[in-house]
Amino acid sequence: MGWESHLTAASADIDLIDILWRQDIDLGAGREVFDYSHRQKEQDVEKELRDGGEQDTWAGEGAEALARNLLVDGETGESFPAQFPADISSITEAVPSESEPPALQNNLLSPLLTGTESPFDLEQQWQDLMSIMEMQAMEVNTSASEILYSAPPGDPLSTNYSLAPNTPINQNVSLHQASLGGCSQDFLLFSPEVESLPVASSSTLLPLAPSNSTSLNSTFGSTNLTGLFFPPQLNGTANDTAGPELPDPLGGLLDEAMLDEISLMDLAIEEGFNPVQASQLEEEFDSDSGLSLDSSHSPSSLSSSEGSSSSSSSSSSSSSSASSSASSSFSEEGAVGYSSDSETLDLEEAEGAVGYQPEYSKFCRMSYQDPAQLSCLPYLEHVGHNHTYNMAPSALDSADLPPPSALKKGSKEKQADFLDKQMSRDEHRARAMKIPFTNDKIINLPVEEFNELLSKYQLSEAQLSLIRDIRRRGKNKMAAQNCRKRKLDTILNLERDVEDLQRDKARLLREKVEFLRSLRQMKQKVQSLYQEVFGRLRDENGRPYSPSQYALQYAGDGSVLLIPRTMADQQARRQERKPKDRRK
DNA sequence: AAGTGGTGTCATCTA
DNA sequence: TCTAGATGACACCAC
Repeated sequence: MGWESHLTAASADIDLIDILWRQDIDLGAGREVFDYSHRQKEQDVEKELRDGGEQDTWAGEGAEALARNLLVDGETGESFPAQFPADISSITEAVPSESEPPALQNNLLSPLLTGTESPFDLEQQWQDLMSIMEMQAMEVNTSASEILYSAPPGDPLSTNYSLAPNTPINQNVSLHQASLGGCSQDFLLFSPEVESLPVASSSTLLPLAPSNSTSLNSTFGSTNLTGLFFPPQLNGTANDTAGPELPDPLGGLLDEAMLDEISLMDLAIEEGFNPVQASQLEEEFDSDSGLSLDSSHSPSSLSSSEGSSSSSSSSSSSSSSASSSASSSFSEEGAVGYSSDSETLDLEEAEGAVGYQPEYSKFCRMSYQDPAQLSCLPYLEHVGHNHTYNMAPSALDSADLPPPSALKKGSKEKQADFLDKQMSRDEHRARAMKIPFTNDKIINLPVEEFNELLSKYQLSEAQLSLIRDIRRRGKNKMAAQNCRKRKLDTILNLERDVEDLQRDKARLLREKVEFLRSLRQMKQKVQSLYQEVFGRLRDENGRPYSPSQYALQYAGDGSVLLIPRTMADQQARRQERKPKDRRK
């Protein structure tokens, strides 16, 4: 690796500062949006305002959870440990992007700021997000945090951003800008175009050689990036410009990933998505192949058993014992169960009045009117409804309304009366019309056999009409039952799909968080390397270079160049225009 | 008494 | 054209 230094003195960074400052304005982000202390104050106020409000749960528990470094589910109010990168600024200013033009990186953030959400909502989400991340930053990067937030808590100017204290130039720097600020120096470090720069000649770029390795650590802390990004010299000279700090030389690589994460977190906040909850859900699903659908969510308790049995052999087997007797008795009558796919169920067979599969419906009898069978299936106790409300008066015979004297008859007569009551109205009609065969045959015989049966008897027109109606109604009754079962099945499957999708979502979110975490670690390493390299540089007089006047630039061939910041500014501006032109 | 879920039936459409 | 199945809508019943 060839190290060269450039001795040309850098002029003021006003242009660069203006560019960067305009970026924030263009993005529509006010300074206060990213003002840490300002946000904290707003949070406190809003917390009070929301007490007792609609978002009571969210606000109260959210604040509490934040104090415990938790994320809060916006919908359910549940809290979960924040796994996101500790510091958004650390993300955005971290590893530089080798492939992404700086301006493009800036633009990547704009969707967040120009979304459909109101500025207040966006800001609120930012506040929540930043609070979490900044609290984690205190844990993860203690040394950096001490420097970044070393100013008194009440000082909004120095505590806002990753700045050295008492640097007025930094007042206008937002956390958001911390990521955007990486533009020019991203380029400085990694842009291959640097080799084509006129100043990058052998006369101006001097080889960089470690001159004083022992003083390295004393000069730059491994995690103290403040001096790197916000050099004291700059702070001293640029006060009057009131512009932003110099761009983050390492920022930008994570911008896109961070955007994704932010949008994810937005999603989490908006939709109340709880990764932990979902992960627990996943664990439940993983540990238990069966559905964990709450039966209360199902249209009926029966449907829940149907749903679980459809995907779990255990539930099916468990239900088979309870329904074995019933199903046997029903199958005796040829009753069949609705089966949409592989979901033929004992329960449904027990329920048995209908057959969804046509081959099973042949020769089947609608036997659920049998009270003895119904007694085996408490959940079918309503199946035997006798809907006689539309019954034509002519079709109703005396069997429909047994006289009170019937109560005094013998037990056999009582049973007969009871069975009469359990008869469907079509059965009553058939009896009234003296139809010579059972309704089961009328309904379930195939057409050919049915016609054959009709031909065997001399039937009146009224009888034939009734038989046709009975057959039509009977078939339609089964069809309606199948249709309803299918409908329930569809609902259950949709619920299952929702659960699956939520589980996938949770898994993807966890993976993303892990990915971002590793990226953050890489970023910190690159930051340390940058500091180390820059701190070793010495001019011909043996003095260190000023970070405000020089920056390291990473060339495409792997070499690292030391160039003046004015060049870096020009390059940054050039890089900034390119993506915009390209977009046109 | 009103609401809800289950059921049967009709009308209609489709294959 | 007939038949059967599917389904929305309605009414009734039990709870």
